Amino acid sequence: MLMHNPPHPGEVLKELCLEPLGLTVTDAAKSLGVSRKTLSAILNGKSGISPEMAVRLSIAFNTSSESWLNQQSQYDLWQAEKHRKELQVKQLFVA
Amino acid sequence: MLMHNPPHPGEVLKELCLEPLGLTVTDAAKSLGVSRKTLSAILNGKSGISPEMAVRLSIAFNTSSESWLNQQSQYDLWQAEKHRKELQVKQLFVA
DNA sequence: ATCGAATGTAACCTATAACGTATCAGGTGT
DNA sequence: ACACCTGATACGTTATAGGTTACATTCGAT
Repeated sequence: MLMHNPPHPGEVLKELCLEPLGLTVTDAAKSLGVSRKTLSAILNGKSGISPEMAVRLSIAFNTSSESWLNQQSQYDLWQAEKHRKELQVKQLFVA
Repeated sequence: MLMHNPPHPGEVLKELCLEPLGLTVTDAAKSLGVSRKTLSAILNGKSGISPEMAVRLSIAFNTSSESWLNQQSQYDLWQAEKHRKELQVKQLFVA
């Protein structure tokens, strides 16, 4: 089931990973092996979590890469579903 | 759990949707509202399923857009996980 | 054997997105 | 005052989804 208005994964990352550990963006970016800008953009909802970034997060925070990328998918899909009615698609199969 | 070597979503689309309905690529593309090239690229594993395409598929084949995009995520993640060991990431949290 | 349909794909274009370095302004803490 | 962190730029590169157009192949029907 599609979650209702899922949060941007960047928020989750900030609240559940960085803040509890008292990590600065600069230090977290260094540990993740990405630029400060890249991490900052994610934390502030300017860019999404790429597959590679999901793997980086899974290493740094001892989580599953799947959970990160799934969160991103849910978010992206929620945005795309907003325009469902505008898409010119003909139904090919009816149950 | 991450699936082992997940198939490209294009294969699934071809085998589970186009072939059972006897649809040509040309006709399916028209119904989906995309160019023949775009659909062909997906079916042959040359491009992935975008969030918007997932919504189109959900309309045309009466499925959930989530299932399509999740398949794509699983596939992308499987590719990204192949390079896990090459990523320069420091562990920040240990259970 | 020839015609038309279907397919894959190449070339060329656009738009978007992730990522990098470098820089600057504003805030915070020592 | 000074150092540090942050957010926001501007400037690149690279990759990818999508479009149109055009071409070569294959395959079925005439």
